[in-house]
Amino acid sequence: MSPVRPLRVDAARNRELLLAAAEDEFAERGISASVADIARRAGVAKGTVFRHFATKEDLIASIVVGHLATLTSVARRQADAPDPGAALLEFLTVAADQRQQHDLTFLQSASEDDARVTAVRDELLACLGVLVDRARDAGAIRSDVTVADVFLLMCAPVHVIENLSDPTPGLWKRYLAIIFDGLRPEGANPLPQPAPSLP
Amino acid sequence: MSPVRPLRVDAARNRELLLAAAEDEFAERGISASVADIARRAGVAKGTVFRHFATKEDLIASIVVGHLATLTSVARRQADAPDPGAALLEFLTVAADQRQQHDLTFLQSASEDDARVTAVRDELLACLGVLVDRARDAGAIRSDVTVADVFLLMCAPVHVIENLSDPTPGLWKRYLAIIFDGLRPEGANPLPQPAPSLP
DNA sequence: TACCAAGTTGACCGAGTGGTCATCTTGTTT
DNA sequence: AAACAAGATGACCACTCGGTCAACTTGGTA
Repeated sequence: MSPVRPLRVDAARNRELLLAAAEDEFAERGISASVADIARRAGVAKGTVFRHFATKEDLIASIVVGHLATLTSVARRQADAPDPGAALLEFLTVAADQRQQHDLTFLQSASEDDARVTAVRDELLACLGVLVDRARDAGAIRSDVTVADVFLLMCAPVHVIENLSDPTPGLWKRYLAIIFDGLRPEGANPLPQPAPSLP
Repeated sequence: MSPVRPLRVDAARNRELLLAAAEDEFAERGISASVADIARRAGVAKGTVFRHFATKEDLIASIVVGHLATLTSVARRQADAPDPGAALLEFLTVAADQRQQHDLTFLQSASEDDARVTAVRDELLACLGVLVDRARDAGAIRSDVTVADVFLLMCAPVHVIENLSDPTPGLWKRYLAIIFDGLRPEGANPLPQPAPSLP
C-alpha cells in the first residue's frame, strides 16, 4: 500500500501505551478525561499525545476503530457456526462483555463522523448482517428484525446498568437475556415502527 | 411545614425560565452545556443562576427531580387501570416519550447522590412496584422480572437510538416493543443473573 | 410615596482545557 | 563513531469553565 516507513520502536511503544492509558482514563472519568491525565497515565509528556493523534477526537476515534475491528473479527468467526441462533447470541455476549470492561459506549457517538470509524463500522454491519440473516432463516429470531436493530440493541445491556453505582459483575447478562428473548419469534408482537436504515 | 416566605414574582418567573432554558440547553449540548449559555437563553445574567441554584449540579438535580416526579404521578394514575399489562406498557411509553423529547437520560447519573433525587426516585420505585406486581400477577410479564429490572430498562428504548444522527420520530417505540416482548412470559428463557437491588 | 430587603447584574477570579512549538534526546543508518 | 531525522519534552498560549461579589434595581409593604 503506502510506503510509510515504520515507527521507531520507542514511538510504537508509546503509541500503545497512550491508547491503553486513554481507554482506562475514559472508562474512569468519561469523555471529559483530559489529555494531560492520559499522558501522565501513559508516562509521557502531553506533547507526545499530539504527535501520535492530531486531536483528542482523533485519539477517541482510534480507540473506537480498535473496538469495532475486534467486534468485526468476532462476527466473522461466528459466520459459519453450526447453530445460527447461538452464534448471534455469542456475538452479542462478546460485544457486551468488551463494552462492559471499559464502558466505552459513549465514545462511539463522539466519533461518528470520522471516516475511519464509519468504514470499520460498515464492515462490522456487513459481517453482522450474515449472522442476523442466518439466525432469521433458522427461525432463531423474529422475521421483522434487521441488522440495524441488532446493531443498535448491541449496546443496550451495558447501557442499562451503567447508571448503577456498583453493579454486580455480569449483571449485563441478565438484560442481554431479556432483550434477546424480545428478539425471539415466540410470542412476538408486531413492531409499531419501520426499521431504521443506518447511514 | 417551613414558614418560608414566597419568592418575589420576578424571581419565581426567572426560576421557571432558567429551568426551561437549562432543559433545552442540556438536550441540545449535552451535560457540558455551560451555565453562561443557559443564563443567556433564559435572558438573565449568570449570577442569577447561582442565586437560584447553588451549583450547576444542583440545577441538574432540580431538573431530574421534576422529571421523576412527573413519572411518579403517571405511575400513580395507572395503579388501578383495568388491564395491568396495558397499564405497565402505557407507563413505559410515557416514560420513554418524556425522555425522548429532551434526551435527559444522562442527567440522571449526574445527580444520583443528591438527597432530593434519591427521595423522589424511591417514591417512583414504590409506585412503579405496584404496576409491576399487578402485571406479574395478571400474567402479563414473566415471573422473574422485578421493579428494578423495569426501572433500569425504562431508559433503554431512548438510549438505543440516541447515537443516531437523525432518528425517525417515534423510533423508540420499535425498541420499546422489542424489549417489552422480552418481558412477556411467552417463550421466556431463564435469566442468568439475580435481579439487582436498587440502593 | 418612601423605604428596604430581595433580587439582579456583569466584571472578575483561579483552575483547567486542548493544542503549539522551540529545544533537547535518542533510535537508526551509513 | 558520526550524523541526522524522528521523536519527546514541557513551558506556554488563548480560551472556557463554574463560581463570587460589591454595586445597583426593583417588587412588596406600611
